[in-house]
Amino acid sequence: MPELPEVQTIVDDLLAAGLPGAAVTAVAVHWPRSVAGLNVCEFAERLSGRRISGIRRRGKFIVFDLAPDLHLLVHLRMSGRLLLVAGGGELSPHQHVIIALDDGRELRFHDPRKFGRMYLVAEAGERLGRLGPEPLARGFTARRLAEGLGGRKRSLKPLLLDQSFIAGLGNIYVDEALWDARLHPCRRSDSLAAGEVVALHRAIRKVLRRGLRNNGTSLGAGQSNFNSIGEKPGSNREALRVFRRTGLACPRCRSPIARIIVGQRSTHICPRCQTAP
DNA sequence: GTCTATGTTTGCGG
DNA sequence: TCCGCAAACATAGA
Repeated sequence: MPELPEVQTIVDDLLAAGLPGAAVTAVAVHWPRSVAGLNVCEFAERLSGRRISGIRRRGKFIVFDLAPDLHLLVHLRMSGRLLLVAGGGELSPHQHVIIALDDGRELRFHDPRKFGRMYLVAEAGERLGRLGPEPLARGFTARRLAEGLGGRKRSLKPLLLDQSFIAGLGNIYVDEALWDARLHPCRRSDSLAAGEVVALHRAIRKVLRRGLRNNGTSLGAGQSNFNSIGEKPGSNREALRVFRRTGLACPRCRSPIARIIVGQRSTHICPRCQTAP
């Protein structure tokens, strides 16, 4: 579900809620597979007593630093949410992991589809090392993107969704970026002219920054829809140009937006602005 | 009942 | 090795 802007919104909200500094007092796991690599007891034992020293994002992972040498990584996948609530409240059906804190609050992992995962690692690089560059980092230049694209022979869309190529993009922001750069999702990565790479680089950063400004994209009111902590929705849906706008007018040329399937994923394009290779 | 879904991983065949 | 494709995970909503 959540991509870079949604995950960053959650991280920002956790920071604003004053979570760093709190210590874990108790852990309950109601769906063991939400915890990867460890059994429930090991997970609870290793987490209990640890203090949260920092919270950050890497790709689509939320990283809780538990000083000095432990990290809780949370990947929300399709339907995961984090909730920060007053302790002792009743447990609703999809809340699979409850982390009680010494300030009286509870961090709860809510995940109807159960695809999300929590990882507890000593070395953050164990999980994060395979991720590609952060698209909003200073070091992510058009030149670096050009080198990456040129070294591969894949279709643009599946390549941009590949987290080892670039970290944090998902179906929404890839469709939006390709539309903005006027590139068809099936274009081969090594076929782009220099100007097209610059346009793509600019488009990726533009759509992500806009998503961030709008606190992420919330698509509906359902249980698996994105909401930040405290059920707070984002407003970026209004800013989407093509994603889930099949049949509506392209904001640039007024042609109807089309929905096609690329790399097994639903894909939205303007057939006139984004011509097939 | 049918179709779709903001994600990732694995296994297969070219 | 690289690439594309299908399936698996599990559930809700239209």
